[in-house]
Amino acid sequence: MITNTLRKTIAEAINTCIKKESWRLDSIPEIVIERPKNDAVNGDFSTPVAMSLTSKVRMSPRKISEFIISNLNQDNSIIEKVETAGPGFINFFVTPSTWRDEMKEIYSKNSQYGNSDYGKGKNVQVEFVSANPTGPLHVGHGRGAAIGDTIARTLKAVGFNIKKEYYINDVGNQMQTLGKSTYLRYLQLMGEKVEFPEESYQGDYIKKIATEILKEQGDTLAEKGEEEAISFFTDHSANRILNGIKSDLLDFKVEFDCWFSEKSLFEEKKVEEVLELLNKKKIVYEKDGATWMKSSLFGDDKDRVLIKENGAHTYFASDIAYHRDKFSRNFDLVIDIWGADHHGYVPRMEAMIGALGYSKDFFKVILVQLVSLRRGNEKLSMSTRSGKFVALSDVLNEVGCDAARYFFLMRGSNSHLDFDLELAKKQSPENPVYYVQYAHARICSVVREAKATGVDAFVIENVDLSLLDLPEELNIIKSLSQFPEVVLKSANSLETHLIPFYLQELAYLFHSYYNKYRIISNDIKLTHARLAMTTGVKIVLKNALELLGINAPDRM
RNA sequence: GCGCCUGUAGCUCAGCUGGAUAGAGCAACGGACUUCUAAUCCGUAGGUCGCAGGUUCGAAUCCUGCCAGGCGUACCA
Repeated sequence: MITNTLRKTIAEAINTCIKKESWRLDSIPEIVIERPKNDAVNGDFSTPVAMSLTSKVRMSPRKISEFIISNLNQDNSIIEKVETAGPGFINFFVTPSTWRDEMKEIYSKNSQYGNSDYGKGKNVQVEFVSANPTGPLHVGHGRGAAIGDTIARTLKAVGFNIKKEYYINDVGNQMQTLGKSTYLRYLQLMGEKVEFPEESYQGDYIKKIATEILKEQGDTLAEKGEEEAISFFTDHSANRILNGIKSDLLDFKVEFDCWFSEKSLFEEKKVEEVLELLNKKKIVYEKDGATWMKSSLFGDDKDRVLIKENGAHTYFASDIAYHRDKFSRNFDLVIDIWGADHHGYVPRMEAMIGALGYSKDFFKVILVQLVSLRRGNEKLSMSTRSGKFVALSDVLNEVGCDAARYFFLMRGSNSHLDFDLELAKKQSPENPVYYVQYAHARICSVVREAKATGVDAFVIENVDLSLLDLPEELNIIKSLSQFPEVVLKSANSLETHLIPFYLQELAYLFHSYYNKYRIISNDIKLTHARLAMTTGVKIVLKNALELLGINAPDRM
C-alpha cells in the first residue's frame, strides 16, 4: 500500500528532524494519512501530523511542515510533489506511474486483492444472531446476521483466524413456555377446550408445529402426563424451530462454525464450576434466598442474581460459564454482536470478565440498532411479544438475499436502520444494490464483446499502462488502490457500511467513464490498456461484494 | 428518576480519535440511447450540522445545560 510507504517516509523525516533540529520528541507520533476530498488541489494524500506536533515542537504548524518536507527522502520516486498547505497540512502528489503500478498488484493478487496479513493469524471469535429457538428469525436478527457475517469475512480478509458461533438458549423459562404453547395448541387441535394464556407464544408457527406433531404422533401425547408431554413438546418444538433458523440462515448465506448449546453448559457442569470459582474468589453471597454476585465490585451498577429463590439459574449465570468457556478456547479476541436493546447488559458482562480475571481488551460487544420496516411511506410496526413481527424469511422471499444483505450492511451498526421493502425490491436506479451489481455485469458484457471481436487477449506485463492518462482513468485506478485501505479500516472499526459506500463510489466512477469513453476501439494497444483497467474494476467489485456476501452477476 | 443511543439537504444516511469551501444516494427540475447492457450518464437546485453556552488559532466533531425520538433500567430471556 502506498500509504504505508508514505507513513514510513514521514516517520524517517521526523526522526531526522529530531536529530538535526533537536526536536524534543520522545517518540514518533501516530501518522495519520488521509485522502483529501479535492485531490487536484490538496493532493492524493495528506497528513495533519505537523499540526499535531505544535505543542511539543513549539513551532507553528506550517514551519514544522516545512522542516519535515525538507528532510523527506524523495528518492523513492513515488512522490511527484509535496507541499505545505492550509493551516499546516503536508500534501503529497503521487506520480501517475505509481498509481498505474497498482494495476499489476491487482492482477497478481486477483481474488486476494484487498486482503492483508494485518491480523497475523490471531484467533478471533464472532458470536452473533444467537436468537432463542422459540420462534423464527425476524428482520432484527437478519441485520445482526448480516453484520456479524460480514465482520467475520472482513476480519478474515485482513488475516485473522475467525470462528463464527451461534449460542443456543435451549434451557430455561422460555423453553418451558414454548413446550407449553405447542402442547396447548395440540390439545386444541384435538378438540379440547383449553385456554391459551397471554404469556404463551402467539405466533402461527406454534399452531403449525402442533399440527405437524399431531400428524406424526397422533393423539398418543394427550394420554401422557402433562409434564412428560410438555417435555416432549419442548424438545421437538425447539428442534424444529432451530432447524428453521438454520435453514433461514443458509438462505441468507450465513454459516456458523459452531452451534453452542446452553444446555450443554449445565450437562457438563460448567455452570457449577464457574459458580464455585466465583465462590472461591469470595464474590458470591446469599441474600433473600437467592445467590448473588458482587458485580458492583467490577464496575456494574449493582449486584446480580445468579441463582433465583426458586433454585433456577439466571441467564447471566450460564452466560458467565459460556464466556469462561470461550476464553478457555484460546481466542485472542471475543466479539459479541447484540441487539441494542440488550445494551444494559454490557456493564455486567464486563464486570463478569473482570471477575474471572480476564482483561476487557479480549472482549468487545457490538450493539446493532433496531430495524424499522417500511413499505414506501407506510411504516410497519413490529412487536415480538404479540407475534406481529416480520420474519426474515418473508423479507428474503420478497427482496432476495442480495438486496437484503446490502440494506442491512449499508448503514453503521449504531444507527437505526430504515428498511424500505419497496425500494429493496425495485429493479431500478433508486436501488443501490443493482447499481453496484450492474457495474459488474456491464464489465462482463464488455469482456464478452472483446472476446467476440478477438481483442481480449493481453498479458498485463505487456500492456502499456501509460496510455491510461485520462483524469477519469487515473481516478478509477486511485479508487481501486484504495480498496485495501477500506478493508483494513472496516476491519479495524468493525463497521461494515464502509464497504457499500466504497462500492457506490467505484461503481459511479466506472459508469461515468463507460458513458463517456469507449473501452473497445480500433486502437488495439489502447483497447488492451482500458480492458486491463476495466478488469481491475471487475476484480475489486467482486472482492468487495464477496465481503458483503453478495453476488457479482455476469449479466443482468 | 438514572443510564445508553440518535438528532446533518424534502427523505434515508456518511462524516464525529478537533482541521482545508459540510458530503453521498434517492426524491425534484432540465437534458443524453444509429456506437461495448439507459438497472446508465450529464447538468441544476437544495443546509441556522436539534437549541444555548463553553474550551480552541480552528467545533458537525470535545465539555456543560436544555429540547425531541428510540432503547434500557427484573430473582425475563
